[in-house]
Amino acid sequence: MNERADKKAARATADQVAREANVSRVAVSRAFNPNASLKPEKRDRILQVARELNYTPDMAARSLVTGRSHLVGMIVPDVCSPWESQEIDALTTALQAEGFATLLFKAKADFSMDPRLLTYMRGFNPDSVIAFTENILPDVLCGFLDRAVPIYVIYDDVKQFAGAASGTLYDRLLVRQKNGIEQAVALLQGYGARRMAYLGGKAQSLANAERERTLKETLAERGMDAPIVLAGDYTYDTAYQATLDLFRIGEGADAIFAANDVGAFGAIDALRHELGLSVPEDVKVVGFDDIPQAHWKSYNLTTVRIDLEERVRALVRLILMRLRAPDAEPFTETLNTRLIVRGTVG
Amino acid sequence: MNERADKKAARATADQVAREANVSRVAVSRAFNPNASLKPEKRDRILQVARELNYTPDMAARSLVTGRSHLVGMIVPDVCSPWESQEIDALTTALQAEGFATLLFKAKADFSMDPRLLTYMRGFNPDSVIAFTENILPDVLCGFLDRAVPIYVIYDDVKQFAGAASGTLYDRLLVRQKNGIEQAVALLQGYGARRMAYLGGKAQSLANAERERTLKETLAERGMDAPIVLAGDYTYDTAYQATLDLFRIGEGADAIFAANDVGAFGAIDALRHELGLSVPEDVKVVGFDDIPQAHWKSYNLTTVRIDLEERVRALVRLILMRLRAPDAEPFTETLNTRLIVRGTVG
DNA sequence: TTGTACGCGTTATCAT
DNA sequence: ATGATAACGCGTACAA
Repeated sequence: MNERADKKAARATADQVAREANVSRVAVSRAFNPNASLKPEKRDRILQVARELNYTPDMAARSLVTGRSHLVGMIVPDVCSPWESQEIDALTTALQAEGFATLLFKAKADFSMDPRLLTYMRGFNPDSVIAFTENILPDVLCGFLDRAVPIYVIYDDVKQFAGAASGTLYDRLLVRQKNGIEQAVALLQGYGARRMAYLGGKAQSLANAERERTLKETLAERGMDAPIVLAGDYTYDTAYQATLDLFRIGEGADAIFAANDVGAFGAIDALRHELGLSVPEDVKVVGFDDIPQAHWKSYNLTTVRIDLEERVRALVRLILMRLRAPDAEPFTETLNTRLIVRGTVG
Repeated sequence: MNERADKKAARATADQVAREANVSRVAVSRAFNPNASLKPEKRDRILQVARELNYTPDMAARSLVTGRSHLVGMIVPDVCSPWESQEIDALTTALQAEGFATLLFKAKADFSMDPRLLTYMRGFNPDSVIAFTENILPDVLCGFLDRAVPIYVIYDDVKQFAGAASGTLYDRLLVRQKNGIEQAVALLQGYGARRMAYLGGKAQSLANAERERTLKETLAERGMDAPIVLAGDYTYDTAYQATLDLFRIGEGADAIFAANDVGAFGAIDALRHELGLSVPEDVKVVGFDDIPQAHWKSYNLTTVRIDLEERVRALVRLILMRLRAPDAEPFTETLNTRLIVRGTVG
């Protein structure tokens, strides 16, 4: 047991490094802080000794005195969803490169979050928080934040969170869904679609509400009938069943616009494998997100793309800008969408 | 600006709560520590004041003195993979319930990890670390850990990491892949498969190596020919191409055993949509993992299941046991696999 | 460029 | 059950 304890690298403190290198403890601190002034040769010696002693500055102690945790909180309702897992992946990679670690919290399935959990998160003092969960309003979230300014994704109609107290500070990623939706509708119209169904996402989801609203608006502008709206929740199974119901109980449709790609997959499978209909000949299908699975041959989905790389860059920019200017007015980054044409419309 | 600053909930310290509640700072600390002794009435008053002042104990300060960060590090090569995102999701949920937050780190695609990143992680002083990345050996990882004892997933042949210094302490989750693989082979054999191909995962992956080894062993035991081995990397696209090559350049096969479900999807799509072959009539396909997509109608995949819930429970058990007994001998939890029969063999 | 002294917010120790 | 005091490991103002 002792044998193992010996082998285990003991944590060295700055004091030990200082003693070993014959310098003051402050010098050690400076050696690890690039902008501090220190004779280069001395710094090198210190870093050398630090390596030998297996020393790493303690983030907790550092955080205590600097007020910066180097932690970015992410509140996620469902890590498994392909879109979110992609985003978490890319964001974590990007933040890692900037010296931040990702602190992951899971919200409940209905997009709400236990106040106890928020309180808990607060204790970690994250430098920034990204809420993938859309029904914790900024005011509420800010009540659980100290220095962190949260980032919210908003959509074409900028008035979202209008109910929020005006004094609440949060930064915004504006996603212009209109572009992509308009292109999709034009394509569907061009291929003769007349009776369209909208296969919704989670009712509480703002993204979903805005997609539905924008779709209706676009159809109206182009002189088309309002869509049949099917309740959904972004899952394959619900989409599958809703599609069956649409054709068995309802009057069917000649095009389905799904709130997300996974829902579109459910619709396609229901059409092809249970209703005996062809896609795109009998029914055209469009998705939203352009997740990697969208190009899989079984689906080959025509879909509205949100550019992930661009999105992540924008989020990282927001975080860095805010940390540099904690009291600045709200920042906004904008993101476009566009249609990716594959094989489910035509 | 001041207006906003006022609205922003200022962080209260234990001292402020103590003053407001007319108690000592120590009492406040005790009020938040359930096993500390404190007159209930007094505790209630303190908690009440704390709520009014929006006070939350600072984890960094707490961690500094207790030596426990309440952070669990997860080193992941690819958050997007359906299996891993599922596992991260479930694990985060379970750990949250136990009072731990998830600290996510992304390893490189080749399953290796930058020493700088490991050093960085070390600074956060995680209470435990789960390495989904299989080619950082325990010795190496432990060199970057202080109190945390890492958890490794090992497979049927327990001799893995034999090269690791024997003194290194790490806990093990033993996954018995043999059961599921044996059932799959029996089913394939029963349906007349004779020439089998193994569609591999990442070459560096231990899970993959062991799946291949166990498959070969099982085929030999049952008097069947050794499988044709196709190089893969767990992705759809590579699996798709490898399957095309197998039938166009190679001699084909009457059954494909894929190292993971996503690879099986790629194989199925190549067979059906490009080679004009039927699954399961012409070629039978088996996957591994049983991710949610496996039951989608387009695939309806017969696959070897690893029970996620059970797996997560085992991991959480390992973490808690180790924290309770930091110096105990290595712990091992065991997990079985079993075949889920759907429509791609028959 | 370097070192001294202090403080960050909390819990552990040891009194009472 | 409660309170005073000393840590925990680090960064930073200030003086040299």
